[in-house]
Amino acid sequence: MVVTRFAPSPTGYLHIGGLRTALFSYLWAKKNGGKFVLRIEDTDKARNSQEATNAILKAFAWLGLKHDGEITYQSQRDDIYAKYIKQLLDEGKAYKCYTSKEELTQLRETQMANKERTKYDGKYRDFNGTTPEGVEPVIRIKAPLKGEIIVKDGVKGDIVFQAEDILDDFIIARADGAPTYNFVVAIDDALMGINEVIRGDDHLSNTPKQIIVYEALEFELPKFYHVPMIHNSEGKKLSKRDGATDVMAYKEMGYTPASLLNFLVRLGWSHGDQEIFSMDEMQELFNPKDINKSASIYNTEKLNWLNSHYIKNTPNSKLAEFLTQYDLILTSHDKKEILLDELKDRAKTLKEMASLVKEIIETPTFYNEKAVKKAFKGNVMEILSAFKTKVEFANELHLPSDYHHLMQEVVDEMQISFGKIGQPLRVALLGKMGGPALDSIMAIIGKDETIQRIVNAIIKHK
RNA sequence: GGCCCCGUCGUCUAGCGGUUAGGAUCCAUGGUUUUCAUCCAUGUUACAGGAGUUCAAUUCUCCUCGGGGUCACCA
Repeated sequence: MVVTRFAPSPTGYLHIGGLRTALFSYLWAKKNGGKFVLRIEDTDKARNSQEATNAILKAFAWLGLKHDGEITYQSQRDDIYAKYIKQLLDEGKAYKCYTSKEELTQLRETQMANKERTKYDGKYRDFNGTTPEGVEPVIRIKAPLKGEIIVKDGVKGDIVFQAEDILDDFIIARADGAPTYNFVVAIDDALMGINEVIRGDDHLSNTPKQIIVYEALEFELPKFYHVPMIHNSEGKKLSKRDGATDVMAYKEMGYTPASLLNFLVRLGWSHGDQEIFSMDEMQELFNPKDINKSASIYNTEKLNWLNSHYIKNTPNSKLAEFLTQYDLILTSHDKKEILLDELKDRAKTLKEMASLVKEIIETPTFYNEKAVKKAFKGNVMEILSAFKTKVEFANELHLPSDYHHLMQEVVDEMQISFGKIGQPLRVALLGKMGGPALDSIMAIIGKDETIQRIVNAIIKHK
């Protein structure tokens, strides 16, 4: 069974890059009928892991991603790590090192001055003498001094590292006994049965170290997939400066979960020429072997296009539900179908849609100057009055076509073009140019409001 | 700087020795629409550079250049 994981360190919130690796891991597990588990890497106890975990869960919930089983917290597994540290010590695969931080820093500086590789000198690797007083030792693992470490990566292929280039006896437990990252990751992944590790490219250089731990503990290696980074428009690693990196900010900006997911799955992964993927299709078609080798640049144009695509294809009832996050309650509006139908083709985001809704249902308090200048000239007041009168005396006015007929009558009777009544009427109703069809707008706001807005406009611009 | 990864339109990408180098987005133009948007059609734009290998390289190899990642008692 395929078991994948998402293992964030609790730095606050879930961002777009993390979400994408989570999505990839999730999809691959689902595709194989496997499990997708969540592990919080909170060995740094200064941070509040629960808060960060909640933030991640909240984002997952919004997007419809679910992890399997219980959440694993590294902070609660100290005894497990201690056990393996002891084991390695007993087996002579790890040892206590009494070199202090200060000495280490000095060593590094000397090496840098001599333009050598900076690495631990292995002083205590096979040490028999008396150990210094007053120094709490760290635990180092015995790494191979030479030879090759090969990372068999499912995305990049085999990557060969020379042990002497990259490895020294790295620390697996700090002076206070707390285990370090590369050690606990390997143990947790192994113990949790994770056999397919999908993670960011930036972990590639950690992998040889983790392989050393796997081998020392005689654990079976998982399959690794290192996913290239997402860069900002400058080609640099995505950071907080690049706009809203908190996934939940995308909700506020008016993106639908389907849009964001679809956008992210196509960043670094593809399936031929297909652009639109439902969650079902993603689960069906996703395969990490089709992940791109190169980094991709994050760009909102495509996200916007996807978002407008999904808005167009979302049922009105669902749209109304989405819009409640902008304090728009449309459930009782009798013309909400017409309203939503008119707007779903012209909104790029839900937020934009919400403001378009308000522009229609709220009486305009402001008239765009240019629009007024353009539309209110000649005998327009006469035309508007004629139309207003027709509306007043009409009996049944419900559908857009009812209003359309009245407009048609005015056009016929006054021998004018449609534009002659359309433009001023539009400005009277909305206070500006552009927007949905006039007959629809009037149907939506109703007879009384239609009359009122025309009257308002006439009074103000007579 | 050492080590590692990467390099096809501006962007996301297809391509897996022989293609008019395809799609999407963006942009532009035209059409539809009483307006705007949608929609439809058309168009501009790419194999980083240089050596090889080969009858033939975007595709394989090497070098250069460019970009990125990583080098902690952080994760």
